[in-house]
Amino acid sequence: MDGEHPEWLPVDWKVCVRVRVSGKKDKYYVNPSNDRKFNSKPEVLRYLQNAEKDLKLRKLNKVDTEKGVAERLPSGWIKETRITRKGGKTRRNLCYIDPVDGRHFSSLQEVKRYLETKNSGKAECNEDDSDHPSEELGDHCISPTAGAEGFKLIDEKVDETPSGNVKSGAAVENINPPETDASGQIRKEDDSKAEDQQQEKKRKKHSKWMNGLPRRSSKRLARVEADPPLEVKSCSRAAGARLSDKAGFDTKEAIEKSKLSGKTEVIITSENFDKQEKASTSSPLGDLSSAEDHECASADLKEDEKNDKNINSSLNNLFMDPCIEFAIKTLTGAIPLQDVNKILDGPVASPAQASTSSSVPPSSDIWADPCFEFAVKTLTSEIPMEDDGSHFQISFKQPLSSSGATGCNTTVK
DNA sequence: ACTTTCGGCTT
DNA sequence: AAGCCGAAAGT
Repeated sequence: MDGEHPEWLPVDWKVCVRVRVSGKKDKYYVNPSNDRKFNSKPEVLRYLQNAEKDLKLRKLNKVDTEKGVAERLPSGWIKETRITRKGGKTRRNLCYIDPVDGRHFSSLQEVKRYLETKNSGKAECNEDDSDHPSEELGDHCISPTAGAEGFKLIDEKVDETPSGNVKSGAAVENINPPETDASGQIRKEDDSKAEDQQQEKKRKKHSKWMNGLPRRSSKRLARVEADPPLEVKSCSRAAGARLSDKAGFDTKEAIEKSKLSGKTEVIITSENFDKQEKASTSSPLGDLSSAEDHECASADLKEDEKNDKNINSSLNNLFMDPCIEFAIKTLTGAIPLQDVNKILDGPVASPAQASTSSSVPPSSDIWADPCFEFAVKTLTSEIPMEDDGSHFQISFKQPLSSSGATGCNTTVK
């Protein structure tokens, strides 16, 4: 409350000076009409500037409240706009009032939540609404009090926004005179609406996602797919290998292993072979990978998994061809010629194999393959070699190990 | 939610 | 030093 009265300040206004503890002086201005204080001249001026236009409406009220129908909300809901002014600045806060219990909500989101909760609590939403998947799922049901029907925020927004008279009056910053207030309100509403819309949209989306079991299910499915695929793949591969390889399956595995593990391969492979013969159709790799493999019921699956883990895709592809597999295996010595002969003879002479391995397809297919037959014949008859086929091993092994097996060897070693 | 106070920047 | 503004604190 202090002396001089600036020219720019209305006569009835008061000028006060506040001295801070620090000694700093702050001059503030008091509006007698509402005892409102302004820390600076600009604030006062702004206020006055607005006040001139706005004064009529404001007059007594610090806070103006404009009530209207919340079109977006179920009928009965009240949309209240509270206009607060500080200094020259005007604030407009939207507020939604529940006609039933008079609860106030600062945003449509809150209202939505409230309605949703209320709705969910009271009664489950009729699935009738489900027709509109994209729409506000819970919203419809939500409005216990008023018709939830009209609760389409988006539509309303669209409608309302255009109606807004966005007059140029807004030029004065936030402070909007009465007229501008309207526009300002509209603006705010629009903004809030826009936000709400976005949020709602987001929510809707989320709700869709969330609500829609399908999404969850899809997620799950996706997960399921993702998880199982591994196993399935392995199994399927194994199956595929069986189907395609049949006779060559053993060789395939042995070969792969041999490539991978190098020296050890041979030993392993031999073991595998024995086992294979014993087990007839069981895969040798299973033994090799036995330590790792316990997942799949069948040894084949185990083998496949191992393959997946250890073998490069390229190698896999290469060995997919049973002919190549068999040939390589035979050449490398993974398969003793005796075994080869057995195998060769097997289909013809020993029906036991076929019988024992019900799951394993008939070896006839393999023999049907000219490649396979050619390879076998070539290896067995045309090329002179000793029973053990040591020559072959030596001659072919080196190149193989050097070239194709390098990566594997390194890994193994 | 609103008001008051304080710190800091600009003039 | 005064003025102004925004943030923080208080009610």
